Amino acid sequence: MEKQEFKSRIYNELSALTKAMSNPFRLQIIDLLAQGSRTVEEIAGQLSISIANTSQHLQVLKSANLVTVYKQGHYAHYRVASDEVVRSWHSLRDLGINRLAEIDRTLRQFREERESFESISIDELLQKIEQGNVMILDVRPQKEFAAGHITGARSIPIDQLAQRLAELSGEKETVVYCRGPFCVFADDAVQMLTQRGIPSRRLEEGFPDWKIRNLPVTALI
Amino acid sequence: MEKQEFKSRIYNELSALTKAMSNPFRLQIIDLLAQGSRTVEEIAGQLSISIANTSQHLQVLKSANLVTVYKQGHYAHYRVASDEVVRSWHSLRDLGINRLAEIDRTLRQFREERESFESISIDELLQKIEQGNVMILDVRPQKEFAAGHITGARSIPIDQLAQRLAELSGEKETVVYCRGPFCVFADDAVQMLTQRGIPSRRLEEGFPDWKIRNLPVTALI
DNA sequence: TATTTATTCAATAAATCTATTGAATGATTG
DNA sequence: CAATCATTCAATAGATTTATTGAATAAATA
Repeated sequence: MEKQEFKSRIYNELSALTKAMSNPFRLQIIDLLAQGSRTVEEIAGQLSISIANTSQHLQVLKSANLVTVYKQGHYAHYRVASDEVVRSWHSLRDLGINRLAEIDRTLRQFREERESFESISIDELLQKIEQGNVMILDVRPQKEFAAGHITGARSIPIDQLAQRLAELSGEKETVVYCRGPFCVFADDAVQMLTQRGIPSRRLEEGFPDWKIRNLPVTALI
Repeated sequence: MEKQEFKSRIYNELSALTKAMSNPFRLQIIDLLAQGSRTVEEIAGQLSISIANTSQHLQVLKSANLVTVYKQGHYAHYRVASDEVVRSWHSLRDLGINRLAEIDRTLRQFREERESFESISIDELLQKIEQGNVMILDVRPQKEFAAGHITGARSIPIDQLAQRLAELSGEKETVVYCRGPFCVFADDAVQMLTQRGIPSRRLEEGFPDWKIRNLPVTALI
């Protein structure tokens, strides 16, 4: 094999892989599947796009070996092909968060409107856990909490939070987390808690970040 | 800001960032700039494409904040905007190497043709260095060696290696490295050494991988 | 076996990406 | 100040990507 052909083959393949990721909906799909497997219907609902379109995007991801599928009953369940896919996605995501002014501006604006001014990183949370003075609140849907959550976290899905605020004393500082830095559940929760005088901050990252770092995780059977 | 708009903004930005990387030539440019800054002319020469086309690709990378430029005399010098860019590129690169059968096949075929069957990882090299029985050979051009190399490595640029084989005794095992897993200098060197009965293997990764891990590096003034 | 249901496929037009060409720019040099 | 030189810009045609639509498929259910 000629050197020229070797390089062109390699970089063409890598470009195809990158191209498969380089679409806003497909990035959202990867981010969603980092939580766990999902059916086509669930993904389409989450992204608010048509089933046919979702299916096509999934075919692209599958041809690039970024996701795999297994069928069960009527449904096709998609999942990420490996943790490495999530790692690459997080690497791009963090590059964007740290270096794109427009993303920083959007995040800031969105959170300031919700009075969620300050976030806390996983590393900072780990310190607080060691000190023992923190309450970790998982506001994702019950199913996702059951599939896996930060060990020691308490579950109050965001759509139940308003009615269940009394359960939260506010003795300890509350750290709220959800699916990731672009998941809005935690921001909504912080807004709600702040308005009731319960001091809280959102976790900058999400559950997949915690899990992929092999930090302690609990699943309900 | 509506949630819908928030997500669409964020993922559109991230998709644009990813799209800026998703072209074979632009990936080659990033890989090259991971070595250090280069002029437009040098990049074009390396990729064997026209200056105008190179310039256009560089504009794309620049708009995405992946590279920066500074002018000196007649020349525009481009460099990666931060180490994080290199990290993301490596993450994608390794995802491809580990999960795309076609890349694995191409790498294998190319190296087998050069009798470079086995490579050694940075982690394995570190162990060997500790044991003290390894000779590290840098076969990149002199300039790149001068700009920074693995501390303790010896420099014989690939185009001088044939004449200077006598300098290599073969007492210790030789590990050859160059720019990265797709750099062919090291494979050529291993082929040459193997044919002369000097046992050698190539380093799987390259100098940028070593440097980005903050392992010991030496530069010549 | 016929029907239902989730998903995939195929065709299409609009938008975007790409390499090429040759001219324009603008800083440095003589 | 004119000439030189590296780089960028602009225009363009061909290729690829995208969302939409409606039909096709194939497994499960009645």
